[in-house]
Amino acid sequence: MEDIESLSYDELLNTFKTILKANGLKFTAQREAILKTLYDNPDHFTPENLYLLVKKQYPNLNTGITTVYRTLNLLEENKLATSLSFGSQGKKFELGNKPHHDHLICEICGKITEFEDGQIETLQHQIAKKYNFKLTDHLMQLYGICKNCQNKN
Amino acid sequence: MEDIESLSYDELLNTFKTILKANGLKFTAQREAILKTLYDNPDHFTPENLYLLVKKQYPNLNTGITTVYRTLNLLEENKLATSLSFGSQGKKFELGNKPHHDHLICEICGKITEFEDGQIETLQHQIAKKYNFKLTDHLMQLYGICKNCQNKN
DNA sequence: CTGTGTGCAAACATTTTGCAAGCAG
DNA sequence: CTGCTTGCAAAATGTTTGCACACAG
Repeated sequence: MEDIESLSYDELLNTFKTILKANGLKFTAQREAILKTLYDNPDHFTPENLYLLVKKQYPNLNTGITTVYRTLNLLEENKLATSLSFGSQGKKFELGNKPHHDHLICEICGKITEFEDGQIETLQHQIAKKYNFKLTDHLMQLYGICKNCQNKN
Repeated sequence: MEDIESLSYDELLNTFKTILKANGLKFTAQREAILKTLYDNPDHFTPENLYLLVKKQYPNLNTGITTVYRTLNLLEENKLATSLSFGSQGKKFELGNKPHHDHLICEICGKITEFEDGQIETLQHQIAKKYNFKLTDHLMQLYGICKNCQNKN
């Protein structure tokens, strides 16, 4: 499996089209709108948020939330997007066109900061090996209070 | 805040009673049944699973799933239990009477293996510092295929 | 006794599915 | 044309809340 790293929108779009074709699926205006919206906004979206934003940016497309869910699942299945689970509830998605990274999450404002750390990745592999686990993926989330929210008190 | 580490059931029960008293709450048979069931079974439970097990182990108590949810939330608020979020949906709880640890999760059988790694904890603190984050908690989950499931193929 | 706790049913929130019509290939 | 895709409404999950009765303190 090759890594998908820092793709341009065109490359991303082509990858998506290739995947669709390979699975006998169709390239539709809604699917493109969702992909483009994810690409243009580097935030992490809940399906609901993304749905609202797509509706705002493509008002004449009348996209349903059902389609947003279906498309996010499709992207995730094909490793073009990743979802994060949260403590309380819900899920947030991000495009998988960036190198692997983990997340710092502010418990007050909900802001997500991304970071990368090679040493941690190395340790994770060592741990997996120790337990005879064949590692496929991992999730690391650090919870805390971001600089901004610390200053507000 | 003092750590709650490897408590015996009696210690755990006392901690729970103290918390209840401190908040003007009452010690009930259902709350004890839920705590005991969590203690006796070192697994990670979804509220639903736990509900079924409590019903089985205390058939004459007629515990409702509502109470299981309420008690789990109560335990979590008071740091006597912790919840893990999962990729797809749902949440699993574990008693917080063990030293801090992270989780290896088998994507095939769903089995959760616990591990501890001091080096990773150290790195996490360094990262938080770098981003001016005041760390309150963290979550690390490694996904993969456990030894058992690897052998089945 | 007082007020918290309980189970039940209903309400909610989130995600998935069935269906008839629309549209990509 | 064929059959995948869509939006809608309904269903399915998972979790929370309102209420009247039960019971701990």
